[in-house]
Amino acid sequence: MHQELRDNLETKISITDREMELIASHVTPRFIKKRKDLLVSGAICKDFAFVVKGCLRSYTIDEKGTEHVVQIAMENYWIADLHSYFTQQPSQTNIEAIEDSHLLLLSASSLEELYDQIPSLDRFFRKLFANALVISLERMNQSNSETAEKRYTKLLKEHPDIIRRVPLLHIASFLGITPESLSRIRKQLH
Amino acid sequence: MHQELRDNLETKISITDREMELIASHVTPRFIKKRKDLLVSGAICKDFAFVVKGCLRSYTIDEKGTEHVVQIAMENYWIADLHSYFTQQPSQTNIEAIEDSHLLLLSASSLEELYDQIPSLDRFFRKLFANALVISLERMNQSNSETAEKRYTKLLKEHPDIIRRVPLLHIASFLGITPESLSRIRKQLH
DNA sequence: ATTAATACTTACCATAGGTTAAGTTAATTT
DNA sequence: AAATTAACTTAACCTATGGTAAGTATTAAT
Repeated sequence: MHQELRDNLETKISITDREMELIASHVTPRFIKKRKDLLVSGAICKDFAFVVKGCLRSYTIDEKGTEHVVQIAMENYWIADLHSYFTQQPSQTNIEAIEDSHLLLLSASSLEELYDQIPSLDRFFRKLFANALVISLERMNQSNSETAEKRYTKLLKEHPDIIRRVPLLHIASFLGITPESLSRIRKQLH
Repeated sequence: MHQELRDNLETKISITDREMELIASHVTPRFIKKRKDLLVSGAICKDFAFVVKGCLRSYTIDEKGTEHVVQIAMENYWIADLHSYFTQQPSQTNIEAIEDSHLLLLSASSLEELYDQIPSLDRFFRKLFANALVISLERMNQSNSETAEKRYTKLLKEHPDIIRRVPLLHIASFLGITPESLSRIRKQLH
C-alpha cells in the first residue's frame, strides 16, 4: 500500500527507509466506494489524496446547478481542492470517486510537519506543482485555441485510459462542453 | 534592484544577507523595450524572469497565425515558458514586453545550483507554483463555466491594473475571445 | 428478474462568440 | 507635424456549441 506512494516520491526525489517510515506514519489509508464523496463543497479540504488504485474527479457546481469537472485523478495522481487545503477555508469543490478507490490521505498539518523533517519533500512538491502548472496552462491554452473536437481527439490520443474509464458526461464537462455536444462530436468521428 | 526580488522571496521564506548575496550573484539584470521579445518560439527558454518594473505577456501562435495570450506578468511576477525552461527543449511560446521593463533573469543552471545551496528556495518555488496552479485551475474552471462577459467583469474587478495597462486585444486573447467580441461586450456594459 | 437510476444519443432550434470588412482613434516613428 | 503603424470599434453575417426534449441503452438496486 505504501510502496506505490514511495515509488511516486522516488520519481522526483530519493527517500530513505527511515524517511519512508515517517511518511507512512503520517498517511491514512482510505477506501472509497464508487459515487461516494471524499469532499463536499462547504467543507474544509483536510487531506491531499494520493490515488493508489481507482479513479476520482473534482468538480464545482455553478448557480444553475451544472457541474464542471476540474480534475480527473487515477493511479499515482494526487487530488485535493488545493485552495481549501492550503488556506483551510471552506471548499468550493467536490471530490467524488468514479470507481471504487484506494487512497492514502495526507493532512495539511501532517504535511507541514513532514516538510520540516524531510526537506526534500519541499523539492518533491515543488516539482509536482510545477508539472501540474505546465499541464494546466497547456490545457487553458488549448481551451482558448482549439475546437472541442480537437480537444477531444487530443485527449483520446494522450489519455485513452481516461476515455475508457470515465463516463462521457464527465469527460465532456472536463473539456468544457455538454454531453450532447460530445456525443455529436463522437458521431461525426464515425 | 535586488531589493524587490528579496521582498518577493520574503513573502514566502526568510532570507539571510549571505543567501541574498549568493542569489544576487546568480541573477542578471535586463532591460527590455516595449514590443521587444524576451523569448521567441523555437528557442530554448534559458531564464526565469522576475519583473522588477514593467509588464510582459507570454503567448502562443496557432496554425492560423492567431496569437493566444497565456500569461500577463507585471511587477513582482515571475514569467517564463516553464515547459521549455524545465526540459531545455525548444519553446512553443513567445514572451514580449508590453511596456519598457526591468527584469532579473535566473538561468535554469543557476537555479539548480541555488536549490542545492539554499534549500528554502525549494520551499519558495513550491509555494509559488502551488499558488500559480490554484489560479490556473480557477481560470480554467471559469472558462468552462462563465460567459466571456462575466470573465471580463471579474478581471476588471480583480485586476483593474491589467485592464488599465494592457491593450484590449491582449486582454481579449487572455480571456479566450476576439478583440471584436470584447469590444462588443464593453459596449453592452455602457 | 424487475425496477429504477444513470449514461448516452438524436434532433431541432437558439445564441454567444467568430469572421470579415471597413472605418476611427490613438500612439509611434520619421 | 506628417506619415505610419497599432489599437479599437461597429455592423452584418456565420458557425460551433448550448438548451430542450424525447428516446434508447446500460448499470445498479430491490
